[in-house]
This record gives sequence, structure tokens and C-alpha cells, in this order.
Amino acid sequence: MADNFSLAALMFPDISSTPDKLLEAYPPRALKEGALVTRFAPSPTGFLHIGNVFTAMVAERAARASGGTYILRIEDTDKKREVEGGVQLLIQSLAGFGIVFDEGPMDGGGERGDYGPYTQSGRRALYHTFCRALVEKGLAYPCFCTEEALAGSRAAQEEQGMTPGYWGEHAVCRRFSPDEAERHIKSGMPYVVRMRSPGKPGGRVKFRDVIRGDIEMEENFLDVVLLKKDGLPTYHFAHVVDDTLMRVNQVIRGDEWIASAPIHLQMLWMCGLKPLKYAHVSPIMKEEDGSRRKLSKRKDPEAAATYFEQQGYPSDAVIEYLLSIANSNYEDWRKQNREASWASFPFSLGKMSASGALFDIVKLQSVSGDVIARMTARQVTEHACRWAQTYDASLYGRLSADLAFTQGIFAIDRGGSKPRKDITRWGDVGDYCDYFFSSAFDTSGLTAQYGADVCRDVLSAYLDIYNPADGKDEWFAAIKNICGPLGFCPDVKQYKAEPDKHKGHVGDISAIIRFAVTGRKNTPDLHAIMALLGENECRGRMERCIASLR
RNA sequence: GGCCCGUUGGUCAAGCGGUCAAGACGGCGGCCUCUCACGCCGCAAACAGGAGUUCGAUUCUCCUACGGGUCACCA
Repeated sequence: MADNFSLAALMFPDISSTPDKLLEAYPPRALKEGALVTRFAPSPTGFLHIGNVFTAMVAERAARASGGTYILRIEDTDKKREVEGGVQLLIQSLAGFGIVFDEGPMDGGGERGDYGPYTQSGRRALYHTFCRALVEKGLAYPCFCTEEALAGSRAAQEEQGMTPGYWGEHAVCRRFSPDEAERHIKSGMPYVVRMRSPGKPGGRVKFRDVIRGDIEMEENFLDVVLLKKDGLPTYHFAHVVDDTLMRVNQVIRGDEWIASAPIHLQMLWMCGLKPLKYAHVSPIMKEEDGSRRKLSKRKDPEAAATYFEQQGYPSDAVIEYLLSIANSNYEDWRKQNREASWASFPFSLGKMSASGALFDIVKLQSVSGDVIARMTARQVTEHACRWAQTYDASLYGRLSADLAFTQGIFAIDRGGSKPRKDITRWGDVGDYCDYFFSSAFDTSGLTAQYGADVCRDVLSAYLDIYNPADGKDEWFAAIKNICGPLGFCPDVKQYKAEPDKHKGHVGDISAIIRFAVTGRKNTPDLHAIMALLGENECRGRMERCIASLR
């Protein structure tokens, strides 16, 4: 005569352990007060969404800020979605953002930590142990319904206006005796394992979400699948056993999971496990046609984490932007701690907003400009070269030809308390510094504004007194000195008071020189530029300019 | 449709019964200034709507509207 124990033995012949033994094998961690053990648990699809980076960062910050542990767990229970090399790619991409794990699979293979395996496909026996115990207690049972049958009852339920799913009249396998179940199994029928939900329609569950506060919803009354036909667990079941066995004490995940929290709480209870603590993170949104939606992998290029690297945003800038979305006091902190690493920011899960933020590329640019402005010329040079090396070969050629010169470019107007902020991503540097590498300027803009004669006179006069040894003050004084003879006013204010008395003012003189030397109307400190270019180059450029004006 | 979550300026957001409703990005104006930046100063700009509770609601309750999420042998 079959019973739940013989049924369990038939279903899990190679499982001899028990949940209690597993709990002993993965004992509670020695943690200091308030330390959070968090995890990032992606499926290895090979695509890293910026929203995932956000969630991963939040979990990482929460762990680090509390002196806890951060775990990577690979959820590869859906073989259809798996991509070759996806795990390595994921680890590397996250590392590129400065997000690293204490435990889990490692770059280059292998894994670290005492609570593994960290890949779900390697944890089969663990799930089966818990599942076997459930079957023995009559809390789980095999279900032989075909997908067609399921679809049929779903349609019927919907027609009747009742909640679709495996419950009530439609949970046919739930009512099988152990005898019937065994007979079906022995006949070779494929089956899934479902939990025997104790829930009732209309029942309520309450739980506290760290981000959203108290939430109350209808309890689960569906006989949810624990193990799929292939013996691998569903997300729900895997989550429950993994997070308790890994001793995760703060589950941080996307808010799309909040609807299934009642399932998880119920499973935990049925397994005799303590409820987990949850924090559901809102997704990053995108505005389109006046309405919001999640950033879409298909429609939005900025949904891909790789987009930002390609565009040349420093990874620190992306993280700081994300951090400012997560904890709005981040920007105030940054203002007070100019030079500190974002890693020392006292991150707080509780300060997260419950509503989803719109992705704001303009704000990212502002943050990025600040991040780059804080860098030294050397750091800028290194970053720009590294970026150009893979994304802009010709730029790389220019930048790397003479690194001291390149660093000199980035040193102009850098450092000090008011650094320039006009580079917001490495993709900007090509435009930013092109005139340092080429002197093929079109001077028509110059003559259009001042007339060829004036330009020629100004440049000739300047060439006569040009002294490359001048410091910035002498350099500018020299320019002022040629104003008078040329009919320009050396003092801007004076000129503005009586504009008719002069052809223009010093600004116009230096504008002409600037244009001859750089081909631009606007540049950083011209004296510094000329000093870097050197006497020969500067003279050459001005002489060529004069020649082109004839 | 059921259940759940959300809604403060264009955007991110402080606020947690009494505030002239912070700050940041962006916008606009000004100052500084050889240009452009930077910096500084200033301006415009918000509590989705309606009922309650209260001496008093952005804050508490309910309803409505709108937005989002979820209802798989996917995560």
C-alpha cells in the first residue's frame, strides 16, 4: 500500500539527505550587527540591462555599506534562454562598473564561497531534498496534466470569470492518492511537482518591504509548480531554497517580483523555513509619447549596459548617476566629499524611492562631466586612450603618438577649484582636441567677421612682438600693447562705454589670434594652448593664416 | 478583469499634521571675464482630482483618474 513516503522515495530515489541536514551544512553566517547578505541572481542570457546594473549595484552597496557579503548566483534553470559564455561576460561587465562579488562564480572559471554551488543547475540535489520532504509530508505532489489540459482548464476558468490557475476543481492531480500517483509515475508519464497550497481565495498575507513598507495582499492559493518536468526548480522554489541555504538575509530584486511574494512566503512556511526579508527595487523607466515604460532592450539602445562604455561614459559616472537615483542625498554627499570614492558613500536601502525613475541622459552627462573634471590630466589621458583604442582607431593614433603632449592638452584648465567640464564622455575628446593635431583650418569665418585686412594687420603685428617665453600675464599684456596702434581698445569696459572710438577691443585681437592658431572662436586658455603647441607651430599657423588671407 | 504598487516643478527628488513646500539637473537672466567653459547670484516652474478626519492637511482615511507591475513547467 503506497503512502507519501513511498511516493517520495519513488520520485527521489537518489535523495537521502533532509532539509535539516542541509541547514546544518550551510550554517548561519558569523555576521556583525546589521550586516546584510545580499545577492544578485541573473539568468545568463548574455545581455546586461542597465536596470540589472542598477539592481546589482543597489544590492552591492547595501552589502558593502553594512559590512556584509555580496553573492552572485546564476539562475540557469531555463535552458532555453541560456547563452554560451554569458556568465563570464556578466562578471566582466559588472566588474567594469566596479561591482565585484564576495562569493559566486568567478571570472575565468571556478567559484568562491562556502555556500555553493552558486549555479542553480548544480544545486539539483538541494532542491530535490526539500521537495522530497514536502512530498513525504503530503505538501507536494506530482502533477501529470499536459500543457493542453492546463490550457483548457485555464480557458474554462477565464470564461467563468474565476481566477485561472491550478486550484479547486481544476487541480485534478492534487486529489490523486499516493497509489494513483505511483501508478502514473511507474507507467512513465512525465510530471511536474506542485505544492499543495494551504491558501484560500480571499485569505490575506502581510509582509514588510524595506523599500515600500507594509504590503498586504491576497494569499496564494494556487498549487504552484516546484519542479519542472526536467527536474529543475522554478524560480519560486529555487529562490526559497537558495536564499535560505545561502543565508541571504536581505533579498533585493526587481519589483516585478512583488506580486509573487505571497507564493514565496507560503513556500517558506510550508518548508518550515523563516520568512525572508525583501526589498523590491523599482525599474528604470523611459518616457515615450507621454507615458512611461520600462527601458526596453529592443527599442532603447541605452538599455544595454554596454551602450555607456561605447559612448565613452566613465563607469564611475554611470554608477554615480545610478547612485543619485537610488539615494537622492548622494549629490549632497558628493558636494561635501569632492574627492571621495562613491564606494565610501553611506548607502541606505531605506532611502530608496518606491516609484520608478525616468532615465535622464542629460543628468548623466552632468554627473559624467563632474566625474571627468575631478580626474587628473594623466587619468584623462589614460581613459581617453583606452577608450579610443577600441572605439576610435584614428583618434587613438593621434592621442598615443606623443603621450606627454596629449597629457598636456588635458592639463589645460584642469586642476584647481574650477576645472572645465566640457568633456562628458570619451567620445567628446576627438572634437575637443582636434586642432592640436591638425592645422588645416578654414579661415573664411575669420575674414567674414573682421575682414582680411584687419586680420592680416593684427597677426603681423602680433608676430612681431610674439615671445614664446612670456608667462600668461606678459602674454596678455603684449596683446593689449598692440591694441592701440591697430585702433583697438585694450580695455573692454572702456570700449563698451565708447564703442565708436575704436575698431574693437582686446577680445577681438585675441579672437583673431585664437582663430589663426586653433581654427576656432572658442577654446580653453589660449596662452596655455600656444605654450603647448610651441613657437614654431604657432608662428607657422599664424603665417599660413596670413598667407591664406592674401 | 482580479490582486498589488505608484502619483510633489520638464527630470531626479526632500518632506514624514503647522514650512514663504528644500536641493540637484535642465531652462532663462545676470555677474565674473580676452573667447568658451568653470564659478557665483538670481528667475520661472510642483503637492493628479474629490470627499472626509483634524483647530490645521503635501503628510492620515476613503473614492476617482492616470501610470506601472503581475496573474507560465520564463526569470
